[in-house]
Amino acid sequence: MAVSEITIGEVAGRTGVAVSALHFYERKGLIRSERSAANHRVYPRSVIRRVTIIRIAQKAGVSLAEIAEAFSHLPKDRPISGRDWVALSTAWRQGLEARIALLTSLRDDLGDCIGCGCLSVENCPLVNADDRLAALGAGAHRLPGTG
Amino acid sequence: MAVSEITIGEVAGRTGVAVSALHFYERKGLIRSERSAANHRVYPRSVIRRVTIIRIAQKAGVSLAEIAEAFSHLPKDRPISGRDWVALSTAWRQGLEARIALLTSLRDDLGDCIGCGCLSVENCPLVNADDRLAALGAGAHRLPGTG
DNA sequence: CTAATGCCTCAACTTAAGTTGAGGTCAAGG
DNA sequence: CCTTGACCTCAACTTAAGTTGAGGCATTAG
Repeated sequence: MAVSEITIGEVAGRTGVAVSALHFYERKGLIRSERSAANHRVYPRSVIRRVTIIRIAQKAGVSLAEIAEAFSHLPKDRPISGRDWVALSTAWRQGLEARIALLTSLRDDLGDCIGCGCLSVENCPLVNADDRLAALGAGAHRLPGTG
Repeated sequence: MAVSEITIGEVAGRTGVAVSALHFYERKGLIRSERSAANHRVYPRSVIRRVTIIRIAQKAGVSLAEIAEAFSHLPKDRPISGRDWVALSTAWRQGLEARIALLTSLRDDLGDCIGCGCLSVENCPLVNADDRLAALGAGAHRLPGTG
C-alpha cells in the first residue's frame, strides 16, 4: 500500500465511524475504495475529509440520500476541495436555518399556549402549526406506487 | 353511545390522525378506549385533546415512548387538565430549547468553518462539536472557544 | 336481498441508518 | 504449526412510527 493510502480500520479510527458504517456508506455510494491484493479496502487519505463532511451534514439533519445527491454533483475521483465544501455547507446551512426556524416558532407557540391551554383546533396556533411544520413530519410513509 | 362519546373515525377526522395511528397509539398505551356492543372503540371527547397533545409533543421532538412516560405520571381516567398541560409543555419546551441550541451552535460553527475549510479533527469546532455538546447536557450553552 | 360503509384483528411491510453474526481469507507472531 | 487480528461477504436483525392488506362482523341504503 502506498504511503498515502490507508486501511478501513484507520479511517474508522480517525473519523470515529464504525467499519460497518463505512461499508454501508460505500454501498450507498458516499465513499469509494480500491482493493489491495488481499481484497482489503484501500482509501486515499482524503476519504477522511469526505467522511467528516458526511457526519457534519448528518448532524445538520441531511439524510444520506441527500448527501449522496450533493456529492454526485462534485467531480468524483478527486478530493473534496475547499471550494466544494463552501458550496456544500452553504446549501446545508440553509436547510439547517429552516429547521431552526421551524423549531423556534414551535417553541414560541408553545410558550404562548402554555398559559392558555386551549389547544383549540380552530384557534390555537400550536395545533395549526402543521402547515409550517409540515417539513418535519416524521414517520413511516409508503412511497406512492411502491406497494 | 352516549352523547359525549365519539367513534374512532370522528377522532381521526377531528385530529387529522389516521385510524391506524390511533390503533397504534392505543397499543402503545397513549390512549385508551371503551367498546360498544359491536366491539367498536368508543372514546370520551377528551381523547381529542390527548391526541392533539401527542402530535404537538412529536413536533417538538418527543418520542412516543417519552410521551407515554409523561402521561403515565398523570392520573389516568380523567381528561388532561390545563394544569397537566402546563407541566407537560414546560418539560417538553426545555427539550425543544436544547434541540434548538444544538442546531444553532452547529449552524454557527458551520458559518465559521465555511471559509476556513479545515475540517481538522484536532482543531475544527465543527468536527468536534459532538463531544462538547454531549457533555453540556440540556439547555442553552455557548461553546467554549468557538468564537 | 345485496352492496357499501365503518369498524374489528392480526400479521407483514415500509424507511433510515446502521449493527450483528456466520463463515471465510490472509499475514504476522509465538 | 497454530492462533490471533484485521479484513472480507452476505444475510438478517434493530428501532421508530406507523401503513397496508387479508379476512371478517354489523349497520344502513337502495
